[in-house]
Amino acid sequence: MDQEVLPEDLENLQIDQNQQLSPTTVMTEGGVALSPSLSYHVCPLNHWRKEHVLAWLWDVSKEQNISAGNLLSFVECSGAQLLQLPLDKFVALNPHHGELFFSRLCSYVQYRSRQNGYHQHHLHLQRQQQQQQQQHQQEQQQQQPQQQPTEFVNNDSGATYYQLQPRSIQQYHNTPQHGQHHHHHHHHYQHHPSWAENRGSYPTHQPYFSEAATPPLQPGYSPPSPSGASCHSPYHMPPTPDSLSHTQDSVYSSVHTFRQATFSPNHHSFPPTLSSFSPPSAGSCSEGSYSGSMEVYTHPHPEYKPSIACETDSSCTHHFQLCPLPDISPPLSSSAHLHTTDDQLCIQDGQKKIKNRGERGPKLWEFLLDLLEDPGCNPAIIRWENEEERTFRLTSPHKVALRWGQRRPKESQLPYDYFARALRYHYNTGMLISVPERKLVYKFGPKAIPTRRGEGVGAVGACGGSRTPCTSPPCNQFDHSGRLTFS
DNA sequence: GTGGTTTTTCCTGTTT
DNA sequence: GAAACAGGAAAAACCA
Repeated sequence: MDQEVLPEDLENLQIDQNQQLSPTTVMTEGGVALSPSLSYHVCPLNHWRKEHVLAWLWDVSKEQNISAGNLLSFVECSGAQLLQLPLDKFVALNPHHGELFFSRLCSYVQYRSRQNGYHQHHLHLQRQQQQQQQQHQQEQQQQQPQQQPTEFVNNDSGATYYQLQPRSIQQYHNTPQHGQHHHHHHHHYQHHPSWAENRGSYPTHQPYFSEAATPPLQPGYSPPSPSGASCHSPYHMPPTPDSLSHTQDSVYSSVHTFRQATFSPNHHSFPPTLSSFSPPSAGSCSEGSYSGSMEVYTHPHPEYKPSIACETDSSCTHHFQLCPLPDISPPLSSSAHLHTTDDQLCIQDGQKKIKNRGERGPKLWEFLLDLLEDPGCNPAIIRWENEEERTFRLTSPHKVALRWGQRRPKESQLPYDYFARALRYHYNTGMLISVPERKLVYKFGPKAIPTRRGEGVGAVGACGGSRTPCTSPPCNQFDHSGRLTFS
């Protein structure tokens, strides 16, 4: 597919801090002002106006090097309308990029959903605490009339941007489709449902999000709290072959399936690594096109430290912040799931000490798998060269090494040389295999993935070791810069 | 304390 | 010449 480049005038659009249309706003042929400054990411999707939709489309277009002219087909769509569109309508509106926009919207809705999921759980915990407090008060005020449980009021400025339908996650697990997976929740990669699997498990045409349940826009509407933000940016997430194989599903149904995968009580969908979170209105920090990305610390592993994803790019401004890890099966890696509550980090006199570590932490090859699972890292710093063959490429080897080095409590950075030596060490262990004559390309050995998945060594064939079923050959690929292209 | 495993550090040499 | 690769050796870290 030919990659069209954004017109220079669009690339140079300036973002207005006041979230107003900048002087460089472009008027489309449809007479709609197109500006990247619109803060669609703080507005419920089904409250998106046409301008929000276009701003989102603009961002996707910019990231994918798609001509801004392709946005015009969506000019008359509001957010609510967009959410109702099935894939074929997207394709009908834009034969060339409809599929991509659909996939991106799915990812974005999932991202927003994930934010909401954490928030919901946070509310649940608060309710529990409140109930415990009330119970305690009742015990103290034995003779006083029993108080009615007060409705929990959400004063959290983190805001629930759109409400889920009242069908709880637990209800999903009570359905026959999901009961069969109950025994596999302890391991991230044992139960990592692909989109295809999800599509088979959920009603595909029942909107998961209800417009009626969406709270009205509040005057004090606040942008997402960085601390509560999901640590995955959907804008780093290339559409998978499965995601692109949607034929009838609307964005609703995709999200419907996604939430189960993400918020299963024991499902760990987050990698242990630091993930880049880029506000949707910006491009990938790794591309140097954006200032203001933030790193969100998603991993409870005590040795992880805030990452510097763009350490070589001085144009990137970083705001490091630790995620308040939700108590709901915190985003653990397959290795980190063994960490118990005893696995606490003690900070004394400014020095970090590990207390009762249950294990050593993720192995190097696990770390690599986690990075490959992380849309914030794949393909920014690492990507699959051939997932079926389990070969991967370090697209930014020094950044990968840096991240690996951040697990150690040392000030000095880990040079790629040392990191590569550690990789080569795993040639002997069978976890990694050398790929001769291909620089920066490595291959997971026969032990790596099945061991991680608990499937037993040797149980993996060309597809068996992959965490995503390879039901079809990849329909997307990446160009030299790691950018997704369609064949 | 010991031994095994894994990672880090440093090094030399080779290949691309 | 630079970067990456390969691998030896030793030390360190961690755990059972």
